[in-house]
Amino acid sequence: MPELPEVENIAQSLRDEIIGLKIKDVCVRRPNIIRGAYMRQWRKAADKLINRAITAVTRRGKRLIIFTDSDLAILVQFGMTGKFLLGTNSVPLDKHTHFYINFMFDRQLRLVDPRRFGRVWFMEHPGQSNLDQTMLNAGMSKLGLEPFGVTARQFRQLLDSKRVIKTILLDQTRIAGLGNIYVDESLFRAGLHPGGIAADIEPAQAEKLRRAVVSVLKSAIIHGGTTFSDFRNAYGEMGRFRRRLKVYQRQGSPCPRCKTPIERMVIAGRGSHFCPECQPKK
DNA sequence: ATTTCATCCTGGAGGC
DNA sequence: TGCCTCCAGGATGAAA
Repeated sequence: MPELPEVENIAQSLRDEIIGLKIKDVCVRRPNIIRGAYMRQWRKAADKLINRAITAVTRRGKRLIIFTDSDLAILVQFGMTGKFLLGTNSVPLDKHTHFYINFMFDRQLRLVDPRRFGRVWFMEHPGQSNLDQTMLNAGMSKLGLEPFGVTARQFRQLLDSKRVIKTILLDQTRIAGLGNIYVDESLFRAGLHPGGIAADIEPAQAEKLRRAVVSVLKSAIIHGGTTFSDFRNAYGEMGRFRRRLKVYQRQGSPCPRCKTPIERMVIAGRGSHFCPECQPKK
């Protein structure tokens, strides 16, 4: 499930591999993954992209944006199981490849996504790698704060709510990039129960949580993200952060801090993992 | 306006 | 062994 660290890793590897490459063809094998203005006319977008070159690859929240020297950018949301794989066009396509770009030198970038929650947008963009304008023009939900730039004050405002803390951290329109794994890990590091009410969190605890979010994400980026089953970077490699997880999917195992067995329960509609001792209910 | 809820999907796990 | 059912998980759009 690509969250911010996984998407950042994908972006970094794509930057090394496809910037400057000229597009030979773009093909959508499952049209219903396309959203936005080109939803029912992806071929039109493809025609605009042919013979254009990749100029930049960026990330915003969990979204990946590939800029070109045409007026179209390609925006990808990976959903649960989506991944980009780099290779050559001589390898046969499997049934889960729903979209691919052929480059010069027979290089090929494939979107492989068994569960098909991933989505692709072709979007007009006014300038090279102009993120804000791109987002404004897009027919898609607006994204919240980028975690690394959040100030202590902004974060406290984020928590000024009667909603469950986990719900807020997962809400992409408030803060963009966190998914189930990194929310659970951040809450553990901050010593907060995932089911607590956000507004009840003391300012000092809120600041601890903000720092936990940043450090968990940064650490996960450095370690190549987390692979449970599906995630791979563009080279097909697994993330190395899994063994550094302290609570996620570790129910029954001893808490790394106090040895109490980690518990799992459904909070905010998601499987939630926490130490009942280090993360007390109130 | 804000928040909750069903829906989309398939591979893998577990039951029998 | 094999068939069946159940379920995770993120984002969306409808409903409350």
